[in-house]
Amino acid sequence: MLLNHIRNYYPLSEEAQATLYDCFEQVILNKNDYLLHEGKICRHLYFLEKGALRGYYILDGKEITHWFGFEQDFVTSFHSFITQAPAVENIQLLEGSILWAISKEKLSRLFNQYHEIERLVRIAYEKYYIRLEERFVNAQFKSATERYEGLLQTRPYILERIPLGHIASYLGISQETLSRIRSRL
Amino acid sequence: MLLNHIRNYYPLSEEAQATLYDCFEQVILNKNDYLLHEGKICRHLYFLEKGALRGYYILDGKEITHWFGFEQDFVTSFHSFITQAPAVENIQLLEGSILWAISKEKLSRLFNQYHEIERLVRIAYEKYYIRLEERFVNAQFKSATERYEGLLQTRPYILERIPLGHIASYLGISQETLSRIRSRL
DNA sequence: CGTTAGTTTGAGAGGACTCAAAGTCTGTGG
DNA sequence: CCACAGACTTTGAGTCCTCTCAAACTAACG
Repeated sequence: MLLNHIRNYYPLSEEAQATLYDCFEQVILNKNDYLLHEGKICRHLYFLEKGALRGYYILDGKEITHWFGFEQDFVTSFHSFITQAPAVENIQLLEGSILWAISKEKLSRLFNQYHEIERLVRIAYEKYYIRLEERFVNAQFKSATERYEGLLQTRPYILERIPLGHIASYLGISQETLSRIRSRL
Repeated sequence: MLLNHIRNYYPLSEEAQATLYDCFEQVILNKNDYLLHEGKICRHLYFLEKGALRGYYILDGKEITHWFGFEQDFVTSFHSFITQAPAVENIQLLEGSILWAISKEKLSRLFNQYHEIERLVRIAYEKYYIRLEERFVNAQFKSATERYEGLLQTRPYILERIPLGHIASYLGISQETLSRIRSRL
């Protein structure tokens, strides 16, 4: 599952794959559990095998969902994981999920041991960077309706799995507006 | 200059530094020249030693500036450079500038030769990723006035060097609105 | 079957947009 | 050294999108 997915980024040697695999630990969590609370330092990177979760933070007393994670995603609080500063966001399970966790220390050790693993991660970063760039452009330069239509096209399954309120804040729209957009289409 | 800046990310061995340095070529361009035209494939990564430039694309017949580059920035059309697909953006000089260019092929060769250089780039990606994430949050969840105030605080020098119209579209605001925001403050 | 989470509908307010026009600045040529 | 063209910025008027607050539905679950 994990190793399979990793091949999409960069093919590793058998040895590196085996060592990498050994560094991950399975984590099973229930709906509404938390992977991370704001204020805590995020020390792990997770691979989401099955399930769904979201990252959100509190702004003016309201929960703002700013990303979702689904099957085959790598998830973490990037800012906190990279800088080892306290997280500003919470990561909450939206469904019962199976995850695989690796600590930052173990990952660093893998980088030292295997150039190819660092390459894999470098390439993964490139892809994640491009994704984020697209989302940024959407946020800044498209209307609420366009953003919703974009989501419909690229990840329609989100709409079936996630409550409207979360989707609205993910798109940067109020729940009421999103409801009206939907009724218009 | 370049080598000096690179130390902020990750310290390289003397040998790696020398080899890296040899791979860069100086490029000097004038105001209003283009580093990249949309539709072309971006084959180089640039380090901006002195000057200023912007990335913009055309939307509904209007120029949308979506980033600026200044001294000490690495610049390229990331999407095009990473995927080697035609660029959707133009990169235009806003001032006469001194740049250092490295081709994608040379960079790949450096990655193979020196694990430490790939590490450097991996770390650079992390920093750029975090920066972009912040900008995304600003775009999605802050008002025009808040975005302008944020820019005032973090990079006030932009305001002196860049025409208002470019700044407005960078912030995702119309020029007229930005002008009104300024007069209110 | 009642309670709670989630969604829709309504009304009014406000921010930001567009189009249009008037200023302001700056550099170049006479 | 001045005048003017072109680039840039501000101001005005009217419109529309999205927001907020409130209330009514609807669905799901124990």
